[in-house]
Amino acid sequence: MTNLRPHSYSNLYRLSNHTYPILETIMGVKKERSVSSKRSQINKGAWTSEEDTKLAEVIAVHGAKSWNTIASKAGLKRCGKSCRLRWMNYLRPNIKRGNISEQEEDLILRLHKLLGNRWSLIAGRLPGRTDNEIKNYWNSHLSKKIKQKEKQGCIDEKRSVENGKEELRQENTCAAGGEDSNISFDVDEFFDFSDEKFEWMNR
DNA sequence: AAAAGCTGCAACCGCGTACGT
DNA sequence: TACGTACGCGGTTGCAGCTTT
Repeated sequence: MTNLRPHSYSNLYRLSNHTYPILETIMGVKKERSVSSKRSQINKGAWTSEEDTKLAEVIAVHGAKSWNTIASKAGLKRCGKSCRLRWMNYLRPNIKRGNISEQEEDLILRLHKLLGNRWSLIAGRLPGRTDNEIKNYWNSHLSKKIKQKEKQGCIDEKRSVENGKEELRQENTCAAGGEDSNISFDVDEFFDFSDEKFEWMNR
């Protein structure tokens, strides 16, 4: 991806995994988009660097729990839910930023095959990655890849089928959404990380 | 040059569950 | 046990920037 979007800082993350909050402050690229709700006086939209700082400070003192308390202690016009999300997906230490590696992608595919859309569980197996990040990555990259593969797979299978009945059966399988409702799955194969490409997992 | 469409990501929303009273 | 509140999760939306027409 070559986008350079100030509001998401994806490219800043790629410059450094650890310095993005500092960078955005120094560079002043963060766009202040939070809008104050007329009804509830609760801020919505993008977080400002000031809000991030306040939230991080309060969590450093009180810990990452009782989110409504944290929100009020930080003096943020945010709900606890929003604070939690911000912390979990952005401010939390040890968050790995940048591109998903091939190994990670492969692991996501395997885990998704096993667990389905259980993003938090999948994220739990990928140190430093958040469920939101994986979900987004799946929706924007992997789901398309899989659809393409399935499409290709259906075409290939069709070609190989001689019997008309069998052909019809195959079409029905593809037409049923293609999602893994009837996929046979070998758990042993899934957890077999002996392959050299998973050496990093064993480490 | 500009309008329309597309993409990727952060954030919001609604629901189910856990927990405390 | 019943109820209220907080939390966590997955689906969805909104928006900035890019690409295409």
